[in-house]
Amino acid sequence: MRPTGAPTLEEVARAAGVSRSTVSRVINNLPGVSKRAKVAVDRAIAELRYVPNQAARNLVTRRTNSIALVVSEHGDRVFGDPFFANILRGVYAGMAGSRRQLVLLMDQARDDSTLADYLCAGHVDGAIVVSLHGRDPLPGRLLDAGLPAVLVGRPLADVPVPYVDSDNMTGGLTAARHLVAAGRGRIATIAGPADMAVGIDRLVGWRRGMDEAGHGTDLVAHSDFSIEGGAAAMAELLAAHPDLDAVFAAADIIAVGALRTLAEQGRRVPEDVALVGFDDSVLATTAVPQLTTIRQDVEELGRTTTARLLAQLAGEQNLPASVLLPTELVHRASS
Amino acid sequence: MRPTGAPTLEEVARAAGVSRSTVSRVINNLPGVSKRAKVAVDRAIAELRYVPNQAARNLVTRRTNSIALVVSEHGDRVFGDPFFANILRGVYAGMAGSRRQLVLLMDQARDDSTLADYLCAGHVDGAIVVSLHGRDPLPGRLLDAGLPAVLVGRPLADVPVPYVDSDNMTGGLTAARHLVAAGRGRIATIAGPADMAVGIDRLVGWRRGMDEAGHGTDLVAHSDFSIEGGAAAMAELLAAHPDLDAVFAAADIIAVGALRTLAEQGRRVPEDVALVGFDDSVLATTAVPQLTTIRQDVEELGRTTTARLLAQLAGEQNLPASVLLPTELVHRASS
DNA sequence: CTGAAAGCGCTTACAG
DNA sequence: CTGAAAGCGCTTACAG
Repeated sequence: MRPTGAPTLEEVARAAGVSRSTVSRVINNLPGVSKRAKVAVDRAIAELRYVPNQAARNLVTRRTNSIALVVSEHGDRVFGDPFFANILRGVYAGMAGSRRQLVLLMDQARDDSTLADYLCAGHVDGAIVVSLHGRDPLPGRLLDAGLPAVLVGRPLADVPVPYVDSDNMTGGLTAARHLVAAGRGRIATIAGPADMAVGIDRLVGWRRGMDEAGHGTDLVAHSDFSIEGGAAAMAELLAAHPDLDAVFAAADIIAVGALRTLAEQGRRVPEDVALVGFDDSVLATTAVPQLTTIRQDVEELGRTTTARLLAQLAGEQNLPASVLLPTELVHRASS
Repeated sequence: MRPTGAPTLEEVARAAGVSRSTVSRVINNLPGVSKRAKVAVDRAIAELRYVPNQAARNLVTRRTNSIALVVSEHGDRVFGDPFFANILRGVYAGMAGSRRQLVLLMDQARDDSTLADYLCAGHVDGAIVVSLHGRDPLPGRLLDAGLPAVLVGRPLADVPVPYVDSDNMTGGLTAARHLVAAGRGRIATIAGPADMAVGIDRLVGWRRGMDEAGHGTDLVAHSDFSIEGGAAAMAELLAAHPDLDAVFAAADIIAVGALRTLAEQGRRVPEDVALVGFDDSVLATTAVPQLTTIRQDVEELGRTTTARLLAQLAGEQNLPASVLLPTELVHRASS
């Protein structure tokens, strides 16, 4: 709803006593404009408070100067978990100075096909896709349409779309080794959703750690990324394996739920059961006891993904197909 | 970066054997199209996978079908606090079905003047502005430019821009009355930032509660919305008033910080010091002990604000200048 | 260094 | 019910 009567290029040109072409050159910082003309145009722009009409610009340049952040998530996890907020922070930091705007899209508002159509309809120059579940066809559609896209998190489907992820496998392995080194013998895990790479990769790392120590890998429960889910999974594990003495929870929020169940059932942490989370979110330090956890730098994840996309939009060559960011163990009171 | 070679209206018209006008009418669901023509056009659209070019549309209609969510915040509070996430959730819920897109803008990326220019340059049809500090000139600028805008949270400056807010004053009053009713005699408050209405209004409510009970109103410290800030403010209060026996913290996150300091100094909650937070965020139930708090429905805040803006954009008349949403006391273990 | 002109892909009176 | 035409506000060869 552009206020009618807003000044146009035409009016600036008239006020400056030059042609539209010259005004356009000044605005876009193109070479070949005399100092006199530039001064006159700058003055006219300031006087009229002229701002270029984006729609007209987009139409002719075929660029929108905006990128989409697609959160492929229907429910409330997006907002309940600090993960998303940190991604957003990183994306925003990564865009600083790029003069682009961020368009936020979530699945809940549109069905999958509409979402893909929308993205491919020239609304945005590129897309960052977060929190992909299962074998979502979206990346493939974007690829087909030639829309530059980078994923946050490894996709399950085998599509050649670049992604940036934390090294979840190594994170799970590190957690497992830590618990083994602490002398624990019956080590369980509460894995994340089985339909997301983040759930699978951390589980795989834990399994490898169990294997290399000669431990069994049967103490496994799954949970979504919620306190309630973690609490239920913990109850499930305790019922099936009352002798367990350690748990690797695939997220801090899951660990907080596990903590609740452990307390209810009179198990002391870490004396009876050692607990390791994942994320090093604010929950890790507000929990009692504070959580040993695998730190991932989620903000950096967002920043790196954005940088990767912007580099691609800038036409840089030889960009990496994917990037894995390191994770690290943070030792606190829960183990 | 619209893929070149994407089909245009022109091509659809040719394929369907009709004029561009007719195709446009079908796409926009305008009356006065024969069934035959409509069928032919629909088929052509499906075959060519045609999607209208937004830029061209925006240019001629002077509407963008997008609204801006402006987070007037430079630092990290936006992302550290669940508040913002819940606002976002509400805004998104409020936009469902409106076929508009959400453009996210934060101050950090642009200086104030650029931000206002941007908003007034016809990029968006309207704006939702969150987390305004002090006497930010932004609302006034938007008003001058005629850009429909609704604020989340009462602005400090006296500008006639509509806003939606929680009833913070009553919330503070309720907290104060609760502590008085609990028999506390030396009741302090850790107020929020003095440059935000949210900080001021909750403090005013607390003061009124103290006044009506005949208590003093001198036990006041200020804090930003962070754990560290809350911890420091609590330490400050204890140093100045070692005899205090109750605290109303203007946010759960502040209360969590206060809790930390109280524990460090050996004060038991609620036995020695009763504590009431504000928000009823996830922190209230993960804290130990769980926090008595004043609940505000932040998601509803976002939803109502969005609905208000959309109603305005739809041309509805007699809309309320502002809306206050109710708050309520949630009694838990900390008081 | 500068300007006249074409064109980006739509919508919208207008005439039929 | 339908189409020819003008126009939204820019950018970009092209010619000078």
